[in-house]
Amino acid sequence: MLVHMNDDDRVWRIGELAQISGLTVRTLHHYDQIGLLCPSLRTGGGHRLYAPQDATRLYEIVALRGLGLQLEQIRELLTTDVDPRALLGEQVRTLTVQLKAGARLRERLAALLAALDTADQPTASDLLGLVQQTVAVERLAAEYLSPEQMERLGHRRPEPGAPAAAPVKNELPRLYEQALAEYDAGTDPVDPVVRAIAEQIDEASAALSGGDDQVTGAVRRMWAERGEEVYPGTGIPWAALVEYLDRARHPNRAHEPDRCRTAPEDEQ
Amino acid sequence: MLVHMNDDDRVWRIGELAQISGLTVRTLHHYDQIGLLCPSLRTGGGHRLYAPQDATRLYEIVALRGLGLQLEQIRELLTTDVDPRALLGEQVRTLTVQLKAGARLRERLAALLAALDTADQPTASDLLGLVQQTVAVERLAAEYLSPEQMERLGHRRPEPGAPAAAPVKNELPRLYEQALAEYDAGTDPVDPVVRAIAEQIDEASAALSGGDDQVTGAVRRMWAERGEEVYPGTGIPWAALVEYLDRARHPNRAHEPDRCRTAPEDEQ
DNA sequence: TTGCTCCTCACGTCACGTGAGGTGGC
DNA sequence: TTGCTCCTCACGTCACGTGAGGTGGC
Repeated sequence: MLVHMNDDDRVWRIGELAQISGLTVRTLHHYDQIGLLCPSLRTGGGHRLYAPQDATRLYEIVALRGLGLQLEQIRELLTTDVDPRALLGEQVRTLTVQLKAGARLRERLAALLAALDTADQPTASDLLGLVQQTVAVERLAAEYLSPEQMERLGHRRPEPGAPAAAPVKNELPRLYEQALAEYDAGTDPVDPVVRAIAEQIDEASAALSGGDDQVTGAVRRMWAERGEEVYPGTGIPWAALVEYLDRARHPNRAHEPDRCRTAPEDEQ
Repeated sequence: MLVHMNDDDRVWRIGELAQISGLTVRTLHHYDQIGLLCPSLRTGGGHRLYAPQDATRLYEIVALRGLGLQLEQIRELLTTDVDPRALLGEQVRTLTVQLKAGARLRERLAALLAALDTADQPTASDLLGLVQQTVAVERLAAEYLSPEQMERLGHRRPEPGAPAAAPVKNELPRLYEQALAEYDAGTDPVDPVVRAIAEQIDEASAALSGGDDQVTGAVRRMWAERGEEVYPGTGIPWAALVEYLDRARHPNRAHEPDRCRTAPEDEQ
């Protein structure tokens, strides 16, 4: 007996449905197992048969999965009548938080990579030293700068001409080492060599601080007063070094160590 | 007998170390279990005792974990002498891919949310319809536009004045519905009402296409020729509707349906 | 009858969270 | 001695991947 078969009678075996949907058989097994998509039919031998409405539901599931929803959320959306706006809104919020964290992390990684490039054959302990330094500097900077200033330091726009992806390579450690060498050698601060170093330090600082004098000043005080915390045990005479560089910049000025701050007050 | 205890002899019980490191006891158990951080000592009763070098290693682990490294990668970095640049470089690449995908997803979600807001009490099937429409339009647009044009459509900069976070609300479906109503009612295309609709459609299209005439033209052809694929079964006479709107824009021009394309050729 | 597809367990993933049931240390 | 801390299993998470061992269907 020949029966008319229209499209509504069409069924698919699990392998066929997997093929046309681009999923794996295991995935369809899984959806059956958790009750998300149970085929309407089975053969006598227990083989799954998917009817058209099953295929439709599968495509809905795939579409919603493409929005980053969890299978449990998809099930709810397809069975109860929750407001999809609530779900998507929550999804956007979660995603936004993740994206921000990811972007920050990528910046840190890029900065570390650039700093590692100054070493010839960087090791894990070079990396660890840099991470520790970064953490120490950030903690200290948070004491000396307002949250807004921190924000500006972190989200500095690249110069129009500069390649956007390449992070600013931090030259400051190398420059401070050069300055220390001159200081130890007893070179006069008005010596052109020292003045050149001071100038380069100012340029690098300005690049980092976005040219904000408030920030530059606060950062200088930070190094003078608490540089030891960032490089503990190195015995670098930070206060003297900063003053030495100040003398290189302004040969005629009196140089009292200034102790007043424009940054937020200490809290203990 | 009093023994001199210097810092090198200091040991911590697991709870103490957890407290000062901000981790949980379970986490330290886990690190011990997988051999990432095994305490140097145990009491007679089997309680873990962490020596200073253990604490140091823990802080290294925490620092590296903060870079998004997996525990297995951290172990390698701390035990073998792999180049940290390779690891961080790979990390940056992975992260970049994820961030791109995440940003695209967030845009899609935001666009869907905005479109859902046009409905009063949107349901899951409203959402599914929109998703299906979006997919259909994107597939079709990929046929009519070059990859560069697609890119520009996707990464359009917001207007200087507009709020950056809010996605452009797509007005086009509503406008086309109005146009269809006038068309069905037999309104003359030179009627000011129809001309106003056509103008608004042009403005909305320009906003979407970034004012690129090539893109606007390709998109118009797309709707005229294949609009049916995006709204299957609605019976909207797309070709006639697009021509009707063209007559509203240019009352004096002859209007042959044009079939030439500037977009990439079809492939079958 | 021979392949090929399908079936049902069941373990593994990653970094822990969360008990359960029992013992050590001040 | 009483709490508190610590111990060792062991299951659960999320969405499947990857076999193992066996049977159905053209």
